[in-house]
Amino acid sequence: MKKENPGSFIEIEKKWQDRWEKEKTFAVVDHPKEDNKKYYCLEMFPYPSGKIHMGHVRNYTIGDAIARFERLNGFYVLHPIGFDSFGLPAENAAIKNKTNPKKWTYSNIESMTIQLKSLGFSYDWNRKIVTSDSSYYKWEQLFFIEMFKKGLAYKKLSSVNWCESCHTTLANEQVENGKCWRCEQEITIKNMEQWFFKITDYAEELLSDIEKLTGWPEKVKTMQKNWIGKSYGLSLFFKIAGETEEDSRLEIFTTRADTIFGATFIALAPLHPAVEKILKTGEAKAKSGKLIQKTMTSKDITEKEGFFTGSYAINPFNNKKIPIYVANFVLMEYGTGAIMSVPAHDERDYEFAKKYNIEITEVVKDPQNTSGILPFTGDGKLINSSKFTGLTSQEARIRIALEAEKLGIGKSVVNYRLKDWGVSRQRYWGCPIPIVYCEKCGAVPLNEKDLPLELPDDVVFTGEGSSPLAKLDSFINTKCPVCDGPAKRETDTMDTFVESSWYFVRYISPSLSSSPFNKISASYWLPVDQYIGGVEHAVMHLLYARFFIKVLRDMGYLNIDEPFKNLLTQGMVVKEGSKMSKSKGNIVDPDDLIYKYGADTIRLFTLFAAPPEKDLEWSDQGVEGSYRFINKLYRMISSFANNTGVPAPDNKILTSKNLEAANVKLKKIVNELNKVIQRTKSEMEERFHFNTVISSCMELINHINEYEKSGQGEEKTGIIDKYILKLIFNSIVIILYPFIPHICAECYEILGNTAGIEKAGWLVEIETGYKEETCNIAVQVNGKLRSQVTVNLHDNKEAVLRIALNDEKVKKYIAAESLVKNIIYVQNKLINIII
RNA sequence: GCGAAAGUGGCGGAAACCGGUAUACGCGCCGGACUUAGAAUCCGGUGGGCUUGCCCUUGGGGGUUCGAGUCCCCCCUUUCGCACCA
Repeated sequence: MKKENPGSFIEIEKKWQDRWEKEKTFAVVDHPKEDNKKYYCLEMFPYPSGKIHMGHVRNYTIGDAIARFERLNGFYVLHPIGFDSFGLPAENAAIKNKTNPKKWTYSNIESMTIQLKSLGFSYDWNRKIVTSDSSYYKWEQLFFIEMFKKGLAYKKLSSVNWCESCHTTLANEQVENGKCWRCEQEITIKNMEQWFFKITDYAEELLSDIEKLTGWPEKVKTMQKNWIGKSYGLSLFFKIAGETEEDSRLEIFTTRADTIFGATFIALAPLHPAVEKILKTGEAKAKSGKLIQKTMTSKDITEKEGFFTGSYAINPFNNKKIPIYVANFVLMEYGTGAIMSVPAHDERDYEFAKKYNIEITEVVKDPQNTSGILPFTGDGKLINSSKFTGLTSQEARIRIALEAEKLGIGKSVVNYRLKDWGVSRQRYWGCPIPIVYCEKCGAVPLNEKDLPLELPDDVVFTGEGSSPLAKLDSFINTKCPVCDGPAKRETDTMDTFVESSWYFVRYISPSLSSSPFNKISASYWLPVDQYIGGVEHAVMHLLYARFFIKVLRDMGYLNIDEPFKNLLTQGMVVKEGSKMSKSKGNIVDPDDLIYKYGADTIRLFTLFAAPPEKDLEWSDQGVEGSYRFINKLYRMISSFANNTGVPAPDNKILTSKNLEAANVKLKKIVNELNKVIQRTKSEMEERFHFNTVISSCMELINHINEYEKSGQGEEKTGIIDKYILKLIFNSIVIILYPFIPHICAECYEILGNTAGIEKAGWLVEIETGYKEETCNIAVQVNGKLRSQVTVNLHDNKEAVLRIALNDEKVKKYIAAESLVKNIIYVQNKLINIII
């Protein structure tokens, strides 16, 4: 399979890569003149796992195509790259191979940098950032301290998600279907002291600002809306029978206040703090212990389960005594961890009530449907509801809430599903949290002058017990920044999603040492104009980054509300229908392909085989096809350039007089080219369907080939024809440059251009003065396509009918003109003859 | 279960705008040229079916229309997201 000539393009690609690097073609300055139209093109930076994979190649090829295209269009383009280099794999590799995470990470960065460079991406490499450098995380520590001072970073004891295989806690966003997002280990619950970011303070803004994200896919916006999960409801207090103290009341949350008269039991989450107090029997206590155990060890509820506590609550609206149950389907982390259960009008309550033989009272009737099948969960008219009987559900919710507020037994509330972001990780390879614990002063932040708090190097990795930092006395023991007394450092490190929440701001001032970034430069470059990455970050990274930018804004660093104006989520790269993975053995290594075909071929195939938002089916033969095309392009242009002495394209030669004498076939191709130029602009700026642009260029090349093969390409051709052909080649090369930059730069040079293609500018259409006189129209008889005829563009209905009736194929179906009953004629398209 | 998106040749995938010639481009396949031979390259063909000039074809079935990928009704499948969020 290996090409005997290892990539005939390798030298060409190297030549251009070296030139771009030497001339700093893609470098931009931090703060350019204001009159430059800016464009910030950003791709999600990689974790330095060792080698880049096809997913990266796809992501970065898309970004590079956009960046290069926008440069051609005169934009001043910031296109940076870096490494999200804190994280678990480094530490796990260290444990396994007995090396140091730092060494592992930085050698990976080195090899991945070489790989990325060999693909010819137009990054401003001067801006490379590495998040595990203390020059980067120093600022993150500063932000943490400022957030701490504002109460946006706080520590509390709570039950948190624990991944036993990663040996650390996880944020809610990082738990998928009860499993760890990284390793798919089942999550258990632990009670631990943890640091949190108060993202809930921003819940409302994060939700309402989604409206501003007009350049985001609907899908991602919906996922974020659902994640934030705003709901309006009523918080209501139920007294416990026999208890008189105010604080022994149970607070429940419901969105269905209209069903209050149908509440036949109260259900508490197994971990609800009141459970212990109200358990009446030994049997109940035993059951409770078991259920808590189950809840702690798995988030996956397969069957509804619960038990009666022995206690009763009083429905404040009808003073009815109803039993209090503990039920596994009630979640402690949502609402108040306690609900009023209305089995007649809620599926979950119904299922539970049936299982435990609890009373079911119907209080809402469906006016459309009298079948009376329960549970009925829609809105309807109230029955059996005292003075609220007869109201619609909607009215009743308002009236009942007002009544509850009047009686002081409840209030209207807005509830969010979003919880505060747990950022503590019990691992070593992350950004140290800049807090010390002093016996006298409590939790105290470090002084800014003591930053960065460096991650120590002299650690031992055993993979056993707690984090290596927690065992390192030289790190732990320190002095209190306030009283200078003995103090101990926080040993948790930060979630690595904190680094990725603001890296794109640091790219703006990557080496500034006096502050995290220059504010004036940031206000010039931000927001990011186009962000490209995988959809798997729809709620994690993309929500955290939105939050972090709002926090930085409120702390006075930034003046934007949203970081990413436009978002493109690319699909996966799959092979034989499934995701590439080691276990499936269907991995394609970019290095092998670069060796065999060159970077341009991989780039071309990646963009050509599918539009970016869809999954891309990898095909080795498809890659061969792309390679063939690039060869063909190169061959045609080289041989054309070799036997012509035509000057480089210059519009002055294209006078209308000169054009008049030119070959018609060529003029047709130019007309076609004009259409492609037009279409390309909208495809590149709106839909990013690069595949269609590429196929248009293939068609153009095919047509040029036909033209040359038809014998008109050689000696007979006049100089003006050669000139036009040169112009067409030149244009095609510019259109394709964002996708396959090396070969296009080379061809552009071969065509006699002295300035680099990067500075070529976008194309203008060339008026040929040639218009088609005739067109093909379809002839239908009784709605069925029977033939095609050629007519003049301005022919009227009668003329077209005459031509059509004269057509041999049509004659077979229409014996005589007198049979024609009706004619439907669509100008320049179709004639339908009804007989 | 709920929500969203999507179903087009042997395959990856276009376009079809207000209903008006479906299947561009690439892959694969078939045939040919070059070659001692192969690879590469080039040229030609290629939606399916059969009775070879006719029928069928945009997931399936109905409907509206001179005409349906497109509009209406019903159904199926796949992918993704959320899954006890009260």
